[in-house]
Parts: sequence; C-alpha cells; structure tokens
Amino acid sequence: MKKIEAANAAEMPGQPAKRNTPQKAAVKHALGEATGFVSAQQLHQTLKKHGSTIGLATVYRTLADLAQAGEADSLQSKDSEVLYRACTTSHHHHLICRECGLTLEIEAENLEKWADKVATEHGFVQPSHNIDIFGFCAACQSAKTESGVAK
Amino acid sequence: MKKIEAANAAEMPGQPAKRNTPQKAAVKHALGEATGFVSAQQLHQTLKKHGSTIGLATVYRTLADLAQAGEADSLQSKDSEVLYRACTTSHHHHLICRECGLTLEIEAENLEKWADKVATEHGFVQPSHNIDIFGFCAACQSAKTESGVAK
DNA sequence: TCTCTTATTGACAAAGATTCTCAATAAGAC
DNA sequence: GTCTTATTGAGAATCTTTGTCAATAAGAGA
Repeated sequence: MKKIEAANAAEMPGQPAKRNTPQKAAVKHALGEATGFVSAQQLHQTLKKHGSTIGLATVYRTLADLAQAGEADSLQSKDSEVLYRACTTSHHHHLICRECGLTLEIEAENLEKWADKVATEHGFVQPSHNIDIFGFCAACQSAKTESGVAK
Repeated sequence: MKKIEAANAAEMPGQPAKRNTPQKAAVKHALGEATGFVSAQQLHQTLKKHGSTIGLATVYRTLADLAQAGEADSLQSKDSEVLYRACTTSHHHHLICRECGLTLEIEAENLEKWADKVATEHGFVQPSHNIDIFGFCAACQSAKTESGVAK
C-alpha cells in the first residue's frame, strides 16, 4: 500500500495485467482435450483425476476469462449448468450431438446477414444471436437403431 | 393403498390424467399477461402481488408442464435462470431486447431448411435448433443515446 | 539473483435457482 | 355424496455459481 498513483498510464484501465499460471494452463489444456462441451464441474473432476489440486473456483474463474477472451464458447445445458468448449476466436456456430456431445463448428455467412437484417428491420441495434443445432450424430443413431430403442 | 392393479389399461402409460386447478390457470394467465420473457421467480412475485397464495414450487411445476406441452417457450438468461414466455405452438424464433425484454416472434422458413440441411449433411438425424436474436430495441436505444451512455 | 508488489489461488462460506418431500387438500369419476 | 389420487404449499435439500480472504507465487525492477 505504498504506490498508489503509479499504474495510471501504461496499462488498460481496469485490466490489471494478467499473469500466466500453471492452473490456467491446466484448465486450458483440459478444455482442449475435451471432445465436446463440458461443464466447469466436469472439468474440475477431470483435473483432479489427473492429480491436479486446482480449486473449483479457479476453474470457474479461468473459464469465464477464456470465454470473455473469445477462446472458449459457452452454452447453457438443460440442467441449468453452463457448458464450455475451446474454440476458434472467429464467429461460428455449433452442430451438437444430443447423445455423445460431439460438436462440429459450422459457418453460415448468410445466417449472420439474415440475423442482422431481421434485427435492423425491427429497429433493433447492436444485434447478436444464438444459433445452435442439435441432433443425433451418425454413430449414436446407428447405435440406437441396433439396440431397438426406436422412438 | 388398496387398489394396486387397477390403472393398467385405460390410461396412457406414465400420464396419470391431468387435473384442472385454479393454480394452473393463474400461472397460465400471468404468463400470458407478461410482455416478454419472465422467470418463475418473477411470475411468483407477480402472482403474490395480485393476492394469490400460490407456492413457488407450483409455479415451477406448472411452467415446466407448459413448456413440455409446447404452450410456453423457455430460454436461459445470463444469470443462469430460466425464462418463460407464452407462445403459439407453431415453431418460431425470437427477437429479444436486452434492455427491456421486449420480444417479437419471427418466422424463418429458409432458416429451418438451412438448419435441417446442415444437420443432414453432417449425418445428424432428428435435428432441432436454438435460434434467438438479441439487440436493443428502438425505444431503449434512443433512451440510451439521450442519457449520453453511448458505449 | 534477490526483492517487492499484487494478481492469483484454494478452501470455504454464501447466494440463488430449482427440485424434492410429504402431509393436507380438492378435482373428477362413480 | 363418496372415494381415489393428482395436486398443492411450505420448507428442506440440492446444485451450480460467486464472493471472501489469507496465503502464495508471477513478473518487473534493482
């Protein structure tokens, strides 16, 4: 509590200089390893299973940071928990298997334009959108059919 | 606990015959009155304000039923709570104001086709999708500009 | 390399939404 | 009217997520 007026010019206001820690690296790595969307809880379990002593709060904090930095996408599951996934930073959408969680990134330039157009037509500004497609992937589909669980 | 083997043939399996109650009607009515998406908590507050003694659990149960019956649409808010809205049972999407919650129903036939096509192309079956557009409606926009809170 | 500031961490508490439990009530059929 | 049982309300219980705070350690400078 000695230097008060030092950090006033060199840094972004409100961004106090991030530090690289093994915990962040671990979360990032674990997220990259996951095949589809995973919850913070799941990620925490996985990390512990691999010997990490990382705290649950840290996992939440790191995921929130990644999501804000655009390095992860988030999504609400049916069970009211938030799921995360490592992603490219460019804008895109997802095709997600309801059974196994397999996730494909899809692009849809026309869709972006359509969404913006609809918003503008109705007088809305700063439009953003949520577009995700769900279904059963080929593998899960045949697995289901074979076991006779046809709806 | 006397008759055990009676209800085996006449009723749908697992659907024990719904009953009409004033509580259900009240929830349904309150949901219809709301202008945009509302949470179960909000709805419960509203109902209490109007003199109803309905329980919170009942509101949750009723909303879940309505959503399942296709009479209400649900949506996850940023604060990890589920929002509901009375809707037409036909398939549609929403254009939602981030500020005041004003909600417009929009149709997009081409979009439906596109979503199904993308899913099919990647081997996915039984496709469904989540498409919602957010933005600031004209009213909220001008309110913001006038108060000088331009981003 | 050593020191110093302070961002970050981990353990736990706390908040908040949703679900569960269960005795009491009342809808609908006979 | 009677009876069965779906439904209700109140509160407990559960679950996810966020906040708190002392202890730790990353990174810059000496």
